[in-house]
Amino acid sequence: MPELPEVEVVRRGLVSWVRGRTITAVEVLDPRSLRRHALGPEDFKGNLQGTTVVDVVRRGKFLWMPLSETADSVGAPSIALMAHLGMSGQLLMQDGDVPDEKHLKVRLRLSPVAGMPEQLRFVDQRIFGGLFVTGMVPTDDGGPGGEAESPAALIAEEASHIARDPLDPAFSFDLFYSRLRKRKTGLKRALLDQALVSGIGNIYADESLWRAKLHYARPTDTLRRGDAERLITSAREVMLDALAAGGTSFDSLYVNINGASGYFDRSLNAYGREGKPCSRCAAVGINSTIRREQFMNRSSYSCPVCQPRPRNGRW
DNA sequence: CTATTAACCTGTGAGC
DNA sequence: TGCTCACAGGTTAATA
Repeated sequence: MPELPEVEVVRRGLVSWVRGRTITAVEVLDPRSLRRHALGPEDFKGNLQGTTVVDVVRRGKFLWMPLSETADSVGAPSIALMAHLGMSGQLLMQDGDVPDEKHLKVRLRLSPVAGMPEQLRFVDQRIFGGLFVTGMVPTDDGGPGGEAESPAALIAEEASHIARDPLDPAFSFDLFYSRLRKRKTGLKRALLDQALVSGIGNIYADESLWRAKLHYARPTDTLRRGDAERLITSAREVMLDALAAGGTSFDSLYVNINGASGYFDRSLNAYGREGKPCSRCAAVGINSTIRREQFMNRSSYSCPVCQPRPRNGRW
């Protein structure tokens, strides 16, 4: 499932192939992938055709390409092509003679460059992801952050409602902690709320909580500052580790732009490990197995020994 | 205002 | 073999 590290893998892969190239043609094979483009496929095509990709930028799980109306990129982009991978979305660079993927939804043809694939394809099985055009708006705190910050101080409007992610150099722990303490909810719910901290999905939420030795139902208004610091540090570490491994994937649904899978799933400590020993407990001679529980209509994995539930409501 | 839930989707695999 | 059903889960609109 694409969370921050997987989207960042895609961003890094994409940027050298598309930056500076002009979108010469747009083909929409399934309009459901444009659900979030309110004005429909024809408007979508009209917006993109003839524009030039200036950069590839990310915040949390949102990825966008600021577009210039002119090939020489004069002036700040006013629109961007937004991509969200949802559950199963893929952005693939493909040569024109590669047969269409079974779930190919949108094809962009790019101005020819020697040695580079002609097409950028959006492939999506479950159609939770999608493409759409959005405006670029000023931010009050210096742009989307990350290493692909261009142009500074502008952010895609459709990504402006989510908080900065823990890998963003401008991520503010103090802001996160003060907002967390005001919530009246469980810790995992808060971690998955993109408006509080972005980029974290079900897999990295469980992994972060495991690393920080925290229970998913811990009330957010009881969390001590040190606990919250440990949690954010854990999230940062697990996502950086995943990034270094090329991302997490359990099947062919999540792939990089070349169609290859990452291998971080071998490094998971909690997620998907029901019935298997907790590695941290095992290291100190304790016999404990990872449990799976239904929580928020999805599976939550944790260690009952090192991430204990409260016994009498006291944490 | 905040918190929670339903709905959107399709392929896969378990169980009968 | 073929059917049904649970499951995977990010985001947002709707509801409490």
